[in-house]
This record gives sequence, C-alpha cells and structure tokens, in this order.
Amino acid sequence: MTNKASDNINIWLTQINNDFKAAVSVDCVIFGYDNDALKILVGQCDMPPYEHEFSLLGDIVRPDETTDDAAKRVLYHKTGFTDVFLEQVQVFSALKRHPLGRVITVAYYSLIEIDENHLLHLEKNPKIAWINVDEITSLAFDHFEIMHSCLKKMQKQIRERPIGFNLLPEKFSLLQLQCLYEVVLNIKLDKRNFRRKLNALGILKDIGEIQESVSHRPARLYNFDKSVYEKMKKTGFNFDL
Amino acid sequence: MTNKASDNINIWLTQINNDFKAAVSVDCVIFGYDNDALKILVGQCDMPPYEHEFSLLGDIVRPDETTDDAAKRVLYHKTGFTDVFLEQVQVFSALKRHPLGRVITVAYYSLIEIDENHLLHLEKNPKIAWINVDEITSLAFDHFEIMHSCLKKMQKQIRERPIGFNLLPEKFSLLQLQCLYEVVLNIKLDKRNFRRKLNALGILKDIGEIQESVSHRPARLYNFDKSVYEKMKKTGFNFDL
DNA sequence: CCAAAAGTGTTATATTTACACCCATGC
DNA sequence: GCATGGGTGTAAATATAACACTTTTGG
Repeated sequence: MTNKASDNINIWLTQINNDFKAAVSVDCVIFGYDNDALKILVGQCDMPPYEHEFSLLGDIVRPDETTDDAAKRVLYHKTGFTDVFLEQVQVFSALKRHPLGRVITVAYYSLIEIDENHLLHLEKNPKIAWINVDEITSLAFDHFEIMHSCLKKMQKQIRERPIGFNLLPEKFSLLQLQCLYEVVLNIKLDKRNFRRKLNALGILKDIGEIQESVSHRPARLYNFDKSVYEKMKKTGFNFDL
Repeated sequence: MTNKASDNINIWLTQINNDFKAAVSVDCVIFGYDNDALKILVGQCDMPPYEHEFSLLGDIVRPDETTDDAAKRVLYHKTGFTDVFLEQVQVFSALKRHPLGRVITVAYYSLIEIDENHLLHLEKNPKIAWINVDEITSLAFDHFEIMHSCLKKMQKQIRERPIGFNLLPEKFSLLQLQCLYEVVLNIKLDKRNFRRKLNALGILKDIGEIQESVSHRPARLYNFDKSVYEKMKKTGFNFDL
C-alpha cells in the first residue's frame, strides 16, 4: 500500500466513525384494502411541531440490522405480521426534514391483508389507525411526500407484477379483485376484458368453492397460484388493464 | 405534551445524536456509450482487501448535503459534468459491506455522453477509467451487486422514458440510436419498425443536416425535442421496441 | 317476483411483427 | 463498380376496446 492510500483510509476512518455520521431511519407506507377503499396505517405523532398530525410508522435503523430488517421489525411490531410484501422505494434526505436533527430515511411500502388477527393486534396499539388514502391531506414531517412517492410506485408495480393479491384474503372473487384494481389505480375497468386478461395470465386457480350467504348469485372463489406468482414476481408481466 | 411523549423524544434525541448513527455514502454507476459498447466509469480501489479491484465512484454524504447533492458532487468531481441525468436506485445496507465500519450506501446511476471535454477531464484523474459493462466480472465491496441493480433499473427505464439520448452526442443518426438500444438492452431490433416507432413518439427533430465524410450514403442527423422530452420524462411512454 | 351481482362472446380497431429492395456516397 | 450503411411500405397476426343480455341466489 502506498502512503497515499493509507492516508485515504485514515480520512475515511475519521469520516465513518466521527465527522460524517447521520441517523438513518425507515418509514413504512403500509397499504391495506377494506370496504372498497385503499388505506394506510398511521400513528398519532407526538413530536412537536407535529403533535396533531398522523405520521407514517417507522424507526431508527439499529447498528445490528439492515434497513430491510428495520422495516420488517417495524411491520411486525405495528401490524403483527411477518412475511409481508415489502418493497424499498426511495431515500429522503432533506437537511431539515426532522426537527430533532439530521435523519436520513429510507421509505418502504408494504401490502397487507386487514384480517381479524391484525385487527386484534391493533387493539393493543390504540394510537395506530387505518385512514383512507384519498382523505389524507397532510402528515407529519415530510411523510405526505413519502406517502405520495410510495403510492406512485405501488400503482406502477401493481400493473407490472401480480402483487395486488397481497391486499386480499386468500380466497376472493373476480369482482373483488377488479374492484381492488379500480380503487388502487382510480380507473374504471370492463368486467369481461378484465376476466379475459386474468385468464390469459394463468395466475388464478378456481378452488371450486363459491361465496356463501350472499343475497345474489354466489361468485366463484379463486386462489392465486403460488408457483406462477413467484415466477411473475421476478419476471414481471404486462398487466395493461 | 404528556410525559410519555417527552420521554419518547428524549429517546429519539439520544438515538439520533449518539447510539444509532451510521455513515451514509453514495455510489454512482456512471454509464457511457462508446464504440458501440456500454461502459461504466470506475476507479482503482486502494482499500484492503480490494486493492486490485475496480470500484464505483462514490463518497460519504456530508452533514450539509442531501444524498442527491452528494451524488452530483461526485459526478462533477469525477467527470467534470454538471446537470447530468441522475437517478436514485436503491439503498445497500448489509452489515459487513464495508471493511472500515458501518456504511449505508445509496446507489445512483447516471447517463453521460463521453465527449472531448470529458476525456480531457479524465486525463487529470489517471486512476479513473471506462470499462465495458459486459466485461466486468467483479468489483470491490458489494459494488458488483450495486452495478447489477443499477443496470437492471436503467434497462427498465430506458424502455419507459426517452433517457437514452443522454448517452449520445447532441446530433445523432437513427442507426446510432438503434445501436444504442440494441447494446443496452442486448436485443436485436428491426430497422423499419424502430423508425416508425420513434416517428410516432414525435420526440425526434430532423435538424436538416447530414453526416459528413462517411464512405456510404450519409445519414440524416436528429436532435431530440426538449419540450417533448421534458413532458415524457414525467409522464413516461411505452417504448416496447 | 324483485334486487343484486355473476357470468359469458363477438366485432371493430389499433398495434405489432415480419420481411426485401433501391439509394447515395467514398474509395 | 463495389462496399457500406441509408432509407422506405405492406400484409398478416395479435392485442385491445367496446358493448348487452341471461343466470343464480336471497329475501
């Protein structure tokens, strides 16, 4: 090693261990779908000057975890779920974004099914609530901007990969799936064309069951085919609806 | 504010200012196109145990700059360019990714035109060189993985937005543009279909000039239309080739 | 029998693909 | 005159978009 090189390393060591450190956090935009509305899970913010705003759920990244680990930890702690769909979106690093000091945050979004278990979990956390995405006008910190960029990314990805299923119960009808896409993308879809398209993708499995105790003709229920899903999650598809 | 809330804030303050800080860096995958090959700009790594490897160009994010600022600073310093196309890709935060300590890095990619000015600039930095993307088998740190994920994102984006032009000189022929896409995406394209498609997009402007001193019929030269470009950079397009 | 959602095909239009020859220039 | 890339159109196949009625169940 030349002197020059060891000089460089000493400069780096100083920077890494002293001068240039920052706190790194994760913030999660947790999407759920309920009552035909797209929602996100938020907490009551208790930090001035945002005491009366909602904020995204997040935490500081600890020395012994990756940002993915931290996001999973936040998700488990706040929702009770492990193994949820989780996607890194973007770093937000504006200098004054956090009132207590420099905090660089990594935004994630995830998709979960709002089921009974989860609602039981929520009762233990009274400061956490689901709010409709289209009713949000502001959030604490730069969280509105973060939410917006995660929403855009999710809307893009739901057209390219079969991830919408993560928001639905295991068994679902075709109309449920169509409504999900209509709400998430804020578009109107043609029933027949939608069904043809999904059929062509071959990702749905008719499980031979039908809806019960509905006051109309019961719909067939579907699963989605795990193996096709795993393939398409990687390769993607063109889901122009 | 309740006691609980101020407790929380004190915990946060401690975490932000002491316990949980990390160094944050940016690493840039700088793409260029030359001699019908896609290249990236790399530096000779002088940090053990990677002394004989190339590494991406990057630096620690300073306390007074955003990650975007840091990436632009690296780009200006290493290439001589300001106002280059720059896109944030992904955070890499594996615990042992850097031998000198915990460094969380934000990956960026950018597209630049390898022109005369830039080559002059490079002569002042003898440790920096262009290497062909398809000849890279390893890089220092986790930079191969970073390069790979930036390449994938760039290949995806070049089909959705008219960003390919950033790699070409201001005036270019249609065949040059087609070759660029073929090399970047590693596919073969049909000349007539490619031209029809670009025509339909309306992003090219025939500048009324032709190639000079080529030993075949000279090609028309094109600009790309800035205003259409700016619109499409935001809205995107479908550039299925 | 009424309300409510389920389910089902066809036609027109637009998009994509495949493909082959003559043209202008430098040497 | 020959080598090199420049430039052009058409037809077939595929994908998309628009559209309305009958069926099944619960009350």
